[in-house]
Amino acid sequence: MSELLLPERQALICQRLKSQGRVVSAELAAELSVSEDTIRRDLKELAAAGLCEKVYGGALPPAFHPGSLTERSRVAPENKASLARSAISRIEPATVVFLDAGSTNLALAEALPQDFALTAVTNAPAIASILLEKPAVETILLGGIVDRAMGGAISAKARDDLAVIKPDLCILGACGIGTEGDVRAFGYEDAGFKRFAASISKKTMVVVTAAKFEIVAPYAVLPASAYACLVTEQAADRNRLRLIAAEGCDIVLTRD
Amino acid sequence: MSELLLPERQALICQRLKSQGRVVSAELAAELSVSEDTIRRDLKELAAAGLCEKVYGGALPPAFHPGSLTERSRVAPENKASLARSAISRIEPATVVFLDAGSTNLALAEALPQDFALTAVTNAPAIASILLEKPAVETILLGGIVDRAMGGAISAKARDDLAVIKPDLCILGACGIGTEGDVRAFGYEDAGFKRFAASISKKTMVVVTAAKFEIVAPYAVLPASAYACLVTEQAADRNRLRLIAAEGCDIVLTRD
DNA sequence: TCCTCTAATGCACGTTTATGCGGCTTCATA
DNA sequence: TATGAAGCCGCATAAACGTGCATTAGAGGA
Repeated sequence: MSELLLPERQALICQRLKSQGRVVSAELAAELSVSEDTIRRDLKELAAAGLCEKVYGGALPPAFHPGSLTERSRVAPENKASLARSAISRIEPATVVFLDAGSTNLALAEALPQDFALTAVTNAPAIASILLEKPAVETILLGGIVDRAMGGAISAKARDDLAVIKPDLCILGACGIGTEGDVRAFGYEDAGFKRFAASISKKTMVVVTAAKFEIVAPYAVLPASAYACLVTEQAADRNRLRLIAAEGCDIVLTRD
Repeated sequence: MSELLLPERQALICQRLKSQGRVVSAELAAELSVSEDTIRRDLKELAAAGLCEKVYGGALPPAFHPGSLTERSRVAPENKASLARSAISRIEPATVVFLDAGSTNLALAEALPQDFALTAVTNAPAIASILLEKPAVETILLGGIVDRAMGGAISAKARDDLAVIKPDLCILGACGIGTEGDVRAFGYEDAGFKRFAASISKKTMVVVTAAKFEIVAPYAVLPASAYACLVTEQAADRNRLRLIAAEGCDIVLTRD
């Protein structure tokens, strides 16, 4: 490899940080045939610019702090990440997917591999801004007044925007799961929006933590018969799952 | 190889920049059998014209370090925060404000006091998701395909969404400021969108760091006469500021 | 034709920058 | 707490940079 100009080298380091999630000074030094001091200097500069975070032996991508839904997403992040991985395994690449506002879908967006090709439609700014970091994802935003509690646009405007699209898959978060496996929501408007999104999509997938089975939410969104796939955790109530499966719904449980 | 005339040589350098993504002074000098000084002079001229970016040892194509919006928001954050505070002091509370996609506007959103009442219209998901944390702000999102480089929606859809609103104030970020104080952008579409936003707003404010005065961006957005207020730093070029002030533009400098 | 003027180039100079190395300190881990 | 690895600081050096000046080539006018 020919010698790299300084900014090229630093760009390469940034790129590797993004793709591999970490860099080791010694490896980079050997690979780029420069001294470790030089790499350390690079990392120092990048860190000063906020583009990485130095650690002993190398560097990591900068800490994530966009704020917003992230408060809710701090609740059981481990569970949600593993849930997200399971859900992603059921997504056909290169399809059009609607991502509802919600912390599980936020985790899903975060967990998307860098090379996962997708057209993502969302009404949640926090989800959109994470999707922008995924090079293979085309992001379409639904406009309108943004509901603060929901973290997404659920107005008539958003519905109109969505009406011209027919997603292959609608991924819904649920505020709670009813006794008959029905998806329920806390907000009336929100419930209506979710129902509409599901109705125009070819297929609907519901992703929820086990805890959602214990929560009673007032507004009905969808009966168990109306969604094709439920992704949840091992800890979820088995009786309820049987009930849902009996409606012809595909149940996916996280491995761990 | 026959001797090349100056414009031919510079054209060749540009071409090589495009095809190879980089040039090294020493290599070019040897190849074209001219001295390195000559090559350096060429690169200096090209850089002044915004056709390349000089680095130690050679040059790279322009706009080499755009990065995503969240990445850009990490460079010089304290400057941007102080800039944001100055800009906020010029915003009338309880008005309708359009916030363009850009890292300075992201900082502005972050710096908004919790009790600052505002209706904010934005095309950038990252900005919207920060605004959701501000209880006194009503957020309206513009939809459409989101441009990854820009970090915001700039499609015809976003323009249509914006067309039904008449903001009291349009706050623009600039990719660069031209020699006559004109706002310039890196993207053609983006420039058009910014121009449209300014044209339908009652008043336009431009917020830029001092560094933007040194950057040459290809597409014109607005001449100095078309915006009412420029917020920038003490370090900005005074001659240029005088020129802009002469157009009847209000200049606001950061305190620190 | 000859002269002058200007722009382009190359060269010599001092200055700045990037890099590597040695010595010493700090850190992680067993 | 002991130990090897990583980090930091200062220095040395070579390469790249910028500037001023001399040389050259070509254009245009007398």
